[in-house]
Amino acid sequence: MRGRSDAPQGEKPAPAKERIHTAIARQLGVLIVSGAYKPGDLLDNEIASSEQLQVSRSAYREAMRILAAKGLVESRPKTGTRVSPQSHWRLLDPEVLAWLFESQPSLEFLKGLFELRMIVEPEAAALAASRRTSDDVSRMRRALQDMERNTVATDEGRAADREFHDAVLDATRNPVVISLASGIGAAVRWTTIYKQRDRSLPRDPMPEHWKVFDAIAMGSPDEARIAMQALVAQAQEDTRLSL
Amino acid sequence: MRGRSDAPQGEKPAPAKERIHTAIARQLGVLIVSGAYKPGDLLDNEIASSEQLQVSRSAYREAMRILAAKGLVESRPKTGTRVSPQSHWRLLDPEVLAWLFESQPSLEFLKGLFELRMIVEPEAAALAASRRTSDDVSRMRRALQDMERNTVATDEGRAADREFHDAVLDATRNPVVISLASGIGAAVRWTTIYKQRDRSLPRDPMPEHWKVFDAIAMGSPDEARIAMQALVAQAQEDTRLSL
DNA sequence: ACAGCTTGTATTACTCGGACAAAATGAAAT
DNA sequence: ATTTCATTTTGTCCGAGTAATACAAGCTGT
Repeated sequence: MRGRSDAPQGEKPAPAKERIHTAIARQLGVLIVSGAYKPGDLLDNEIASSEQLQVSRSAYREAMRILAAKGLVESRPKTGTRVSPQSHWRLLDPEVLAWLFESQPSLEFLKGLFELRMIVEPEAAALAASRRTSDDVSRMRRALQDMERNTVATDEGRAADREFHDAVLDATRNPVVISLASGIGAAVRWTTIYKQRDRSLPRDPMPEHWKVFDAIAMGSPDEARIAMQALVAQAQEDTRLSL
Repeated sequence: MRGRSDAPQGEKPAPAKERIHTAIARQLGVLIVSGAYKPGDLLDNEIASSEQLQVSRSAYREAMRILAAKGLVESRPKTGTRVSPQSHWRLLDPEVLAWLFESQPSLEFLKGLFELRMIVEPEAAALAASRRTSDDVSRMRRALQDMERNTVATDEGRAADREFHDAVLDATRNPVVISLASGIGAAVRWTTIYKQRDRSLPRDPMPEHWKVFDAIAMGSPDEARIAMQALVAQAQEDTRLSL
């Protein structure tokens, strides 16, 4: 190790062009989670695959390490690289989630995703209500105001939406719950876009959001839980309608 | 792609020796999650690091891809590779979890882990109670019988314990919840070992397990939820006492 | 003199190609 | 049935060159 940053806290300055290993991982990742490659399927060997994809073996191997780290494939000498059973996939990993949404995800999966949000987020809101600091409250208020000003029809509005959900999870002060934020955030992002697709923007999501905010700000776990249940239920319903 | 396996369903034949990239990822992963390397810290460049670790640059780079895939580090040209903020870590990834438990995890983290189990598993049990098939029930019964026969003092008993929890999550028929099984299973494994460490094995966990089983077998979601709450609470309490 | 833009330079990860080693399967020989 | 051996595949290593980017220096217009 060489250095230690002194709390840079700055913004991420650059979008950064996609690297080859990332691109290969994404391409194959999409093929796997979309079902084009099925669990148990054997991939071509490294030489053949890297030639087909027009990349070096090193880049292809790094892509394999990424997919393996996310539980999508498993490699062994002589046997080759096989697609792992779905139960091994890290479905809440933000990148896996992004790959899933890159090709219409199955209804079964969408249902499952909302079912988990319905389990986790209300309890998270309840925890947040009992542990939030005034900083948390300010952050949530700011997020909702941004969301209100821009509406969820804009990128800024959707970012504010995610920021609100992140702030709630952060306020739980539970590192494990917080680590789910990136996954849940991705889910929020994609399903919001879905809802937006068919023009008839459904209901105004702001009232439900403010109810959650009020309950958390007031420090009422039970009310926060109920309000968040209503919020997720509405999102679920709107997403269901747009399909 | 080349072939498609015909449902091999066989056991995993080999333990497989740890590869170098895996070993490096684990070593650095442990250093990161244990706090030896802190978020924002800059790692040495690839050349220096791979030389210090006595491995090739390729192997080191593949290790970096693994760590990056799990959200532990982020690499960019010119800037180098830095440890990511904790909120980016995939804390429920089974490997990350294993790395955490390789060096005494913080109390804060253990609390968070049980808090999440307390949120997810009772609801999962409730879902399982309303969706389980007779096959699920048989599987759970077999697991509990194995657990009873071997006790949690043995590896076989602990494996049966995990098998039971897996069976419950599988019975939810929710792919996202099921994908949490490997993480929760790892948590069950490690905390069970923890409890075992101090000789005085605390309470007999079987009665609570059978209550969960009965409720699920009977198809009573509410009872299953409550029984699972009690089960996790007991595990939490026993773990707390042994620390 | 100064703010803003452009250019240059050095550092770093990224990509490539080729070679050999090690693991594991399945067949052959005992 | 057991052991031996050959083959396939991933694993590991090395060395070279490319591309992205932070930072400093220079330029430009006011």
